[in-house]
Amino acid sequence: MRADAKANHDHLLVVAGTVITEHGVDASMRDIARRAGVGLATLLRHFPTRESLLEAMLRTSFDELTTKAAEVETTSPPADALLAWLRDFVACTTNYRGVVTSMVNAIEDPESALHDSCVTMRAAGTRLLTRAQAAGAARTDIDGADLFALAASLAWLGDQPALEPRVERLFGVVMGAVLVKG
Amino acid sequence: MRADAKANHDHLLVVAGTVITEHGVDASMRDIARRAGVGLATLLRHFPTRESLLEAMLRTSFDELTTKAAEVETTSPPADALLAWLRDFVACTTNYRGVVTSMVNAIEDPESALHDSCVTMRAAGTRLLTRAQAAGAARTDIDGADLFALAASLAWLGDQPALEPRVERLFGVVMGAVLVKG
DNA sequence: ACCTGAACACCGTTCAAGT
DNA sequence: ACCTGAACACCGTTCAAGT
Repeated sequence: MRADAKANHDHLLVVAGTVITEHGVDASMRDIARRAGVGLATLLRHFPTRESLLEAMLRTSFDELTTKAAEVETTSPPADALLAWLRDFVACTTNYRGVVTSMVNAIEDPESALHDSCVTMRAAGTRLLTRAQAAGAARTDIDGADLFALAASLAWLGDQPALEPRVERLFGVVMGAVLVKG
Repeated sequence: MRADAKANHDHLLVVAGTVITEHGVDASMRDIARRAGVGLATLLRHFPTRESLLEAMLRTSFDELTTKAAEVETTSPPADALLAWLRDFVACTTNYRGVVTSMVNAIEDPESALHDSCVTMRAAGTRLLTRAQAAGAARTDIDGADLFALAASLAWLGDQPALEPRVERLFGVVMGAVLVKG
C-alpha cells in the first residue's frame, strides 16, 4: 500500500469510529468520507461495504476480547470468568449503537466481513460456558449459541436510550438464570 | 372524511401491513404508496410520520392485547396469566420486524404516535407482574419497566433470522428468572 | 497506484397546482 | 376536501477521467 493510501486508510478508521459512536452503525458513509476530507469513492474503495468498515474498526476490540477470554479462563473461577467476559462483550458492542444487530446478521452469512469475528466471539463465549457447565456452575440445557443470543439481546438493550439504565440489573437477572445457584 | 379519502385510508393500512410484514418497519414509504396505487404525498397526508402509520396499523392488535390482559387476569393463576400474555406480546410485535425497536424509542417520547400504545402495553404487563408478585409467584426486585425491557429484548431476538429459532427456549430461560419457583 | 467528480436510482419532505 | 407531480436535499453504487 502506498504511503498516502495508508494514511487515508488509518485516518478513515479514526473518523469512522467518531462518527459511528455519534450516529450509530447506520451513519452516512458520505458523512464519514466528508469528515475525513476524502471523496466518498475513496472510502468505498478502502472499505467496499459498511460491514468491512465495521470489521476493521472493531478488530482491535475483538482481538482484546479473545485474549481476555483465554486469560480469565485460567485466572478466574468458571462462573466469575463467564460473567466478567460477557460483561466486557456487552460493554464493547454497546460502544457503537446498532453494531450488535450487524453482528447477529453476519453470523450465518459467511460472505459478510463481520462473519469471522462473530464466530470467534461465539466460540470464546462457548468455551467459558462449557467450562462453567463442567464445573456444575451453569445450567446444561443451553449451548453457546443460546448464550450468544442472550448476550446480544442484552447488548441491544444497551443500545436503546430508554432501556439502557436497566441493562446492568437485567444483566444480573438473565445471567442469574444461566448460572446454577451454588 | 370524504368517502374516497376513507377508502384510501383503509386501503393504505392493508397495503402497509403487507409491505411491512415483507420488508420490516423501515420499508419504503414510496413503495407502500406505489403498491396502494396513490401518490406518495397522499400517504403522507393520511399518516404524516412513519410512526403514525405504524400506530394505525397496530392499533387493533394492541387493543386485543389490552383486552386479553384483563381477561387472563381474572381467568388464570398469576404466573400462567403473566406468561401467556407476554408470549402473546412477543408474538404480536414479532409479526412486524423492527417494530419493537420503534416502540421502545417511543416510550419516552410523548410526541411519538406510538407513545400511548407503548405506555398502555407496559401498564398491562405491570398489572400482571404486580399480581404475580403479590401471590409470591414472581420475584419482587424488578418492576414493570424491567419486564417491558425483557419482553422487548425477546421480541428483538425474534426479529433476527439467525436467532429466531431459539426465542421459544430463551423465553423460558428468561421468564424462569422472573418467576419464583414454587 | 490511487483518488475523485459526476451520473444514477433511490429515499422522505414540502408545496404549488389541479379536480 | 382531497389528490398529485415536481423540486429538493439526501443516500449508496458505479465508473470514466485525472494525477
